[in-house]
Amino acid sequence: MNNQNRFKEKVTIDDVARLAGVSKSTVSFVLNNRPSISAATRDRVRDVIRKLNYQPNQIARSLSSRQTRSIGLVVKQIDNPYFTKIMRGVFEYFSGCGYTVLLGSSELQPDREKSSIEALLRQRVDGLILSPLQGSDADMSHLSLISQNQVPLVLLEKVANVAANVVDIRNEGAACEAVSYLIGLGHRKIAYYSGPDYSMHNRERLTGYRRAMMEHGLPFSASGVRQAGVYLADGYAAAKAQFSGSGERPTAVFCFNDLVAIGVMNALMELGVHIPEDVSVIGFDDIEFCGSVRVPLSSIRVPAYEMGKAAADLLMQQIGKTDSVIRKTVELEATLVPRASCARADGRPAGGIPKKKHASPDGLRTAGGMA
Amino acid sequence: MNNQNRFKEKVTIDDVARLAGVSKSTVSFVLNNRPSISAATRDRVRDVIRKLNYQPNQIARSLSSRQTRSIGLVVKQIDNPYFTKIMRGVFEYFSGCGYTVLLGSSELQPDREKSSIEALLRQRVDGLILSPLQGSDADMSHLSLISQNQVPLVLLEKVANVAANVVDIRNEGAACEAVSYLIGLGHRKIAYYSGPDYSMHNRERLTGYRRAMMEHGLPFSASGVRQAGVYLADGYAAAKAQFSGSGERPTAVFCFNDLVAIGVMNALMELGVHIPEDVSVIGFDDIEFCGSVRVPLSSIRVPAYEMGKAAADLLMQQIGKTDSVIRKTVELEATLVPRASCARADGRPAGGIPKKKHASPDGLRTAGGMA
DNA sequence: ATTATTTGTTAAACCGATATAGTAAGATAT
DNA sequence: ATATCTTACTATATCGGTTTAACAAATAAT
Repeated sequence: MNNQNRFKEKVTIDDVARLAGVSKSTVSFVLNNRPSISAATRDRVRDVIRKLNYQPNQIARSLSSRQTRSIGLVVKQIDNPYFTKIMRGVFEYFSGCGYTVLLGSSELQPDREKSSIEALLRQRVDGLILSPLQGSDADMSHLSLISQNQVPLVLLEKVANVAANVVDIRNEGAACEAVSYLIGLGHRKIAYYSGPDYSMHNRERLTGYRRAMMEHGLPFSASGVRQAGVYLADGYAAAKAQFSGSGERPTAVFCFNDLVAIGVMNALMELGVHIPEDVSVIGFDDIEFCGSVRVPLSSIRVPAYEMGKAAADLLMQQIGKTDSVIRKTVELEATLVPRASCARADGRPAGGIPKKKHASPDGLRTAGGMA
Repeated sequence: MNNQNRFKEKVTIDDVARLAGVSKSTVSFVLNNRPSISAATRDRVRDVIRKLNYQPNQIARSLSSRQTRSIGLVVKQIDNPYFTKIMRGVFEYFSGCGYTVLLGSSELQPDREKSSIEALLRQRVDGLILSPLQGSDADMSHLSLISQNQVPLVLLEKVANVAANVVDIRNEGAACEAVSYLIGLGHRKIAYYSGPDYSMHNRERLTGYRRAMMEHGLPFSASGVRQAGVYLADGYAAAKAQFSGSGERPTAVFCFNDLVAIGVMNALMELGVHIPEDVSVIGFDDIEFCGSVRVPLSSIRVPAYEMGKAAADLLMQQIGKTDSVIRKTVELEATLVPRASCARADGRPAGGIPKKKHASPDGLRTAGGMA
C-alpha cells in the first residue's frame, strides 16, 4: 500500500515534500527554480534533496511537461567515419545543455530509416536530426510523418521539394573543384566512382563532376561514371572490374568517398597500376586515415564534427520556440586537400599548390602529427 | 477544455476507446496482446487504431509500466573505430527487439562518464552498457550509483573488485601472443607503446607483454614501456621522441591500439626508419584500415561488433528478470593477424605463418576485398 | 435449478512529475 | 478599519498510459 516499507523503492518528490514539510508543488517549484519561493524553504528543500540523493524522474517530468529533453539522431551508418564525427558533434552539443541523444540508423535501408524514426517519435523526442536516404523513387512519407507530429527537424542533406532546416556541405562546388584540379594536372579521361543513388550527396557530387568536365570542354559520357558504393569493398570491386578489363582506362578517378578511394587504391596496387604515376585518385570526406594510407590520399575535407554541432544548434533554436518556425539552410565549406595520390597526367609530380588556396598539401605531417 | 477542437492534438488512447466504443482498459489490453479479449473487439479496436494512425505514447507507457524500453550505452569515444563497431552491434540488437539506445560517452573524462550515467539514469533506462574509465585512484562510485538504482549493467571491460556482467576480450593472452610472435621473429628489444592508464585493457595488454618477455627469458624493464595514448598523434609523438633521441632503440614496437601504431609508422617513416626492415610494428583492434596503411599493419583482431551484440544479449537476459541475478563474464577471442609490418629481427621477411594458427596473413586481399 | 467457474469488459487507482487556480498571511493603500 | 495587492505556499487536476479489482454474462458443475 504505502511505499515506505517497500524494499529500496526510489525516492520520489513526495518523499522530499514530506521530509521537508512542504507540498510537492513547492518541491517542484524549487526544482525548476521558480522565483516565488522564499530563500528559507528553498534551502530547506534543497537540503532534503541532497540528503535523500533525490533524482527527479525524467519520465514523469516528460509526461506532464510534454518535453522529454531528448533528441533523436538518425544516421545512415553508425560505423562510418563521416557519421561518427557528426554524432560526436551532436552529442557534445546536447550533453552540454542537459539533453539526451537517442540513436537511430537506417544502415542504408529505407525501411529501417522509417522504423528508426517511428521508434524515436514514440519516445517523444523533442527534435530530430536526420540524414535521409532518398532514392529516385523518393518515398519521403516519413518526413511528412515527422511534420505531422510537429517535431522540429534538421536534415543533414537537402531533400528536393521539402522545405526544412538543413545543414549541408558544398558538394557540387567541392566536387567541381576536385575534378578541375585533376584537369589542371592535365588529365582528360577522368572517372567518377559514384556512391549509392539514394544519396543526394552523390547526385550533387556527380553534378559537380559533370560541370567541371563541361566547363573545360571535356567529353562527359555516362561511361565515365562507374557505380561503386560506400564501402572499401565497393571501390575495390569497381576498380578491379574496370582496370582488369580491356576497356579504356581513365588516368584519374574521383570517388564518392574516402573508403571507396582507398578500396580503389588497394585494387590498383594489386593490379600493378601505380598511383599516382599511372592513375591519380581523389576521395571525399578527408577521414583521419587519408594521410596514412599506402599513397597519401587527396581528398575533400568535410567539417563533419562542425556539421553535427551546427545541426544541433539549429535544432535547439527550434525547440521550445513554437512560434515563428525557422527555415534555414546552412551550407558549410568543403575544400580540396591535395596529397601524393595525384600527379600530372604525364606522371610527373603534381608540384606546388594549385591556383586556389587549399589546406596544407603535406599529407604526412598533417596525418601523423595531428589528432 | 475538451481536446476535440484543439488544433491537431495527438491521438490518445481515449480517442481510440471512444471511437471503438470500449473502455481505455480494453484498448490497452489489445495493445499489449492480452489474451482476455474477444476476437471481435480486438479487430474493431485495431481498425480504429489504424484509422486514427494511433501511436501509443511511450512516455506515458514508461511511467506506468516502469519500463522505458530503452537502454543506455556509454562508450569512451564516440568516433573511435573500436567503439563504433560496438555501438553498431548494440544498436542492431536492440532495434531488433523494439528497444531504443540512448547514447552516452565519457570522451575519456571521468567526470563526463559520471554525468553521462546520471543523465541516462534520470531517463530511466532499463539497462546500461558501460565501457568504464578506471584509473589507479579508482573512483568507481558511479558504479555503486548504478547498482543502487538496481539497473541491469553490462561492462565492456573487467573492473577490479566489482562483480558484474562483463563482455571482454582476451587482452593478456592476445598481447602475449603478439609479443611472442615478435620474439619468434628474433626480436629482443621490444617496446610496448602503452595506452592511457585509466584503461584496464591497457593494463592487461601490458601484463601480456611482460609475461611474454619473461617467459622467453628476456629482460623486462620499465624503459621498454613508453607512454603513448589512444590517438594517432599520441603514437606519432611517442615514436618521434624515442627514435629521434640518442637512446637505445627497439627493433619492434607493440602498440596499445591501431591508431597509435599508425601514428608510430608515420613518425618512423618521416625519420627514415624502414618498416619492417628496421622496426616491426603491431597494433591492436584490427580496424578496417590496417590493410590499407603505408605498410599493412599487423594487428590483433578484436570482434568489436560481436562484443556489442554479446553485451546487448547479456543485458537483455537481465532486463525484466528481476529474480536470479546473472553474473557472467563472457570473454571473446582476439587473435593475431600478421601483415607486412613485421619482419625478422635481421630484416628478412617474416615468411610463413607462425606456429599457432592465425587468420589470413594476406593484408592486401583482406583489406581490399572485404567490407 | 442452484452454485461455481470462466470469459470479456470496465471503473478507478496509480505511475511521478507539472501547472493552474486558489488561499492564507502580511504589506500597502484608502 | 477596511479594501487591495503581494507574497509564499498548497490542493488538485492533468499528462497518457497500465493494472488490479470488480462485475455482468455465459458456461460448466453439482
